[in-house]
Amino acid sequence: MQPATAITDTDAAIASGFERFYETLRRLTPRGPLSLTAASTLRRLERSGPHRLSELYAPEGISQPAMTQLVTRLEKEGLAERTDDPTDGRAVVVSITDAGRAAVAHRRAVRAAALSELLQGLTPEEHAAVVAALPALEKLSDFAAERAT
Amino acid sequence: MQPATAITDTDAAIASGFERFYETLRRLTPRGPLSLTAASTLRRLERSGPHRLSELYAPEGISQPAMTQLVTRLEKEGLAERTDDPTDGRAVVVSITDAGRAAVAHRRAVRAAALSELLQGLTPEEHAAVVAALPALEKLSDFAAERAT
DNA sequence: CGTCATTCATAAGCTGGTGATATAAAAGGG
DNA sequence: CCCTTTTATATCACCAGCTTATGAATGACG
Repeated sequence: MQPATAITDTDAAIASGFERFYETLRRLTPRGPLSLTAASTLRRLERSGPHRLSELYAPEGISQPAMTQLVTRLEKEGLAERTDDPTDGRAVVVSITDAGRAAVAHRRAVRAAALSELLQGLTPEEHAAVVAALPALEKLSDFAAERAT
Repeated sequence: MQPATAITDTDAAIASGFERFYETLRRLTPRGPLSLTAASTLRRLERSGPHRLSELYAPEGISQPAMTQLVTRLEKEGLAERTDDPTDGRAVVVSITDAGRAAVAHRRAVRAAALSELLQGLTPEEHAAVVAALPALEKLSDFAAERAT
């Protein structure tokens, strides 16, 4: 009996390639003051505005106490801030600060520079192939984000 | 004054796309018994055979004591094993066990299944674009690996 | 062989996560 | 209107996996 979703050889090759590429990306921004989750959360706040704490922890894949602590840390470093929700006394609204935006931008620039260096080793054809695949990769990210809802 | 490596708009777009896609991949294999580094190390042992401990920690981006501890954990779980190097009494040779190979295979299968599901949402053209970009991604990984030497 | 280098292990401490539980506000039924 | 239940966040105790500093054992070599 086949599993519900049979995996083709092509898809297996994609998975294998992505597996290695993931490790490459992981090491491309070696060590900063921000954890992976911290950076990801800041990017989310930058990208889609303030959120309640309860809307943050699930999509980031961590528990609610972990997000409470993360926000506390970010607040202590001046990268994010807590605000009371006037319509709900229990809730807390988290938003990114200017310093937070700057931190995200810096991290992004460092990674882009390292990546750019690698990209220079590609032939024009390979470079074009990467560019051509970008919309598909974005679409995959969209799917994954939806599914997490 | 321009930085040594000026970054084109295209490369910035690639970096931006990769940034998001990285997060997608990160959440695609949610929670296993293996840490990211543990899984990566096992894959390395599987892919390129036994290694001395000192050859492992740098490419994995962790300190030597961290690798000692990681190998101890992997050994305790039966996924890897230590052997004495007959030619050097100080050295330790680490190799993957059958159980380790099975763990890697399982993890790979889980990720491949999740990814395959996402891939089904792509049009044939998008799917082909991803496949076409794979060699370039692999080359980027090779570059990054070299640079770490 | 005595000294220095290399290889791995150990120790102590930090960061970022977990589950269980506390606190406080909102919601809702009788 | 209470009283109970649910929801939103915080706190607590604990653990995994990393760090730096250091130790122990073997190898290399003048």
